Amino acid sequence: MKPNLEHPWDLTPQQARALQNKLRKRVVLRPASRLPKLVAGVDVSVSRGPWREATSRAAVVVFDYETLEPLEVATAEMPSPFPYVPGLLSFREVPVLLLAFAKLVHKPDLVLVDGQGYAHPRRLGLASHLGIVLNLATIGCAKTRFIGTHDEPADPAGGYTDLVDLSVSPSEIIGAVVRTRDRVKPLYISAGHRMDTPTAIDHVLHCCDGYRLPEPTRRAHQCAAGKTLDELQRDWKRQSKRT
DNA sequence: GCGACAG
DNA sequence: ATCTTGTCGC
Repeated sequence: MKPNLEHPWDLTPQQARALQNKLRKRVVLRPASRLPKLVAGVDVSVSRGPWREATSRAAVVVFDYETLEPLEVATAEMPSPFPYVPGLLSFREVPVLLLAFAKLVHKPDLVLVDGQGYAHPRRLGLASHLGIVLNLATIGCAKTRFIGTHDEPADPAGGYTDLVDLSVSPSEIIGAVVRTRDRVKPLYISAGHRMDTPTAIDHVLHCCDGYRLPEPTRRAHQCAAGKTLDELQRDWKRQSKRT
């Protein structure tokens, strides 16, 4: 892929928030009418230490949407461009993700992102920001709550409750809390770009294969830690046989 | 002013 | 995110 690398990244937190307020107008909350052919998972890991001395590593893994067979892995590294500031995660993670996407041969129709999408103070979490920059459909798939309140979703896997922002009037449903596995902590799902919450829930559940995290996200995490495409494909064949 | 706070 | 071993429950 060849994403637009022209985007201001060297910003103060105040400037970053202002940019989010501009970009939020571009988010499309309507999903594609047809099912995706290729789904990707992305993940970023950052080495410890002062952020100016840290290195960011990104991994993008592309799968066949139906079979979840892994087809391609792309990784990239760069100096960490931004510290971790709650609400500004995308300025820390999007730059290195763009480097990884630039190496990608396949073009996914859907991207699962580890972080919030619409469920963000300015409605522009990492998943939404990445979707805008790449012009791809994205879903925010976070392991913990950022904003919003909710009831506990019921077992079994597939159950969900609304994630509601009570700080605005009237209050607004900003995403869903989804049980992706029995008796295991739920996931916080929200629309990224070219997406809505119901469709996001369907896609996430489709991609879950017995683990809390959907397969694309799990695998991207492993690849950010060094796992290769060959190893992913061996795993897939092993399990593809058992099922 | 105080508490909360994706990764 | 990262630092880190064993351990409890399905």
